[in-house]
Amino acid sequence: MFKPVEEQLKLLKKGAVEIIQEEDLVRKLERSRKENRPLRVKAGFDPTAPDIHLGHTVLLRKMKHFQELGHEVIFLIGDFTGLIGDPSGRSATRPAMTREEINRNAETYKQQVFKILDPQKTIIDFNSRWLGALSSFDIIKLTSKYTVARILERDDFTKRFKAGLPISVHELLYPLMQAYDSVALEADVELGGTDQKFNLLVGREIQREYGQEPQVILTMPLLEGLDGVEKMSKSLGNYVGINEPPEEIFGKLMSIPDDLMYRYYELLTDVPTDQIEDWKKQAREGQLNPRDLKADLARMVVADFWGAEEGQRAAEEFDRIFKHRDLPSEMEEKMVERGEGQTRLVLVDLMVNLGIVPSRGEAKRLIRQGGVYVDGRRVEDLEHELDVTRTEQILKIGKRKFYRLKLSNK
RNA sequence: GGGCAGGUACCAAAGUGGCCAAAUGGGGCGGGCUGUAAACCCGCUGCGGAAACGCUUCGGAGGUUCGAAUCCUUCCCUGCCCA
Repeated sequence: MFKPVEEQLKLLKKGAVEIIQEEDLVRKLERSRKENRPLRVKAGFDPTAPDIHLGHTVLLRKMKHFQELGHEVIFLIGDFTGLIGDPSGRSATRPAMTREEINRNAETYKQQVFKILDPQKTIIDFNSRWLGALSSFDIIKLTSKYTVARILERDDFTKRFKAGLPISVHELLYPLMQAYDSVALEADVELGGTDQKFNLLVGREIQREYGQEPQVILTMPLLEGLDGVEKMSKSLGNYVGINEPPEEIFGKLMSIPDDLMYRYYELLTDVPTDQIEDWKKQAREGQLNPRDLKADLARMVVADFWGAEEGQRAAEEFDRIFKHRDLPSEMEEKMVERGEGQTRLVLVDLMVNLGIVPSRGEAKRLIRQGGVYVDGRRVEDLEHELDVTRTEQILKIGKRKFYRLKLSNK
């Protein structure tokens, strides 16, 4: 029923930064196979980010790997811990969330993660289920299992402590709470980003304290954003949201630096590492065109969220617009109503009125720079007027923005 | 509670009476090139104006001055140090 351990391990290790301890994982896998019992794999999510982007999918994909191998994957929503606010990677105390916010976010989460995970095989749980049920006594018992000095070892706590910044007592409890999740779930494996390493390790210790076999921890890298430098995050604007339309996802991926695509291949697709290395080599030697490699990547990613057909369509659309400089198959339509007796339609005014540009200055700037086209012809004149006898004209701004202008008389 | 340092355009950051619509970098946008919304090169990046120029902007509100991002008063906010 379960695949050979070797084979499982290969898939599980793909893209992973660290496995602590790999021997433990091997042992657990062997036992699971012998007893025909799936491993319980846990990954926790903060209910703060209602919008999932490709960065999150690195972890989700790893969860999927476990699912594909027949293991039991628990998608744990940290609703209780969300009330505390995880200080990981933060230099300041994070504001706690309200119950309603958390519930709303949890719902959004569910809708999105099933684009990757198998809904039939995924167990969704909320840690308020057990954390909310702990008595003060239970909490004291839990906190007695770990020392202040050890908690303070955590990098961000250390920094804040040294800098004299405030650390609230409840923040110190966060790693313990998360660790207790593993106890409650009897997790065999816990997945997380590299920034979660400390919390995951505490899980091992606490499980031991509660007489359980410690979980194996597997950390995944934090995906670089489109700029290839900062980690992908919504606030930095260098992200690709999984709910974005196919063409948008495709285009954004085509805009990543060529070097970054191999990393994306590694973390966002199931292409085997050897294959990726091979392509990389071929591209370097000029046998493969990096552009095509990148387009394949983009198509695969779109296919993950929208299906293979959409992936193909997005690719063709991209070629149409940027390779062949053709019009996209679909364009945003803008209705232009000509008032009674109005004989002139000045383009600059029109662009502002339609909300295409924020100001006349911007519109003129675009024209001056040669970035405005009407029906494929570059507009040279700042006072350019639309031909009022034609009911439909195509307005192109820059390389990417197209509008179908529908003229009508009032 | 006391002391100190700050708050400038999307972000970072210079500017400390006129030469400031405000250097520089990043970001964004446009063009060129290209197999790419890669890389690279050039340009633009408050509003109005064809332009000359005018108007609004440097935490808020007042004031001094012919003239204020720059000086004064006051208020708000942020950070650090001491208690």
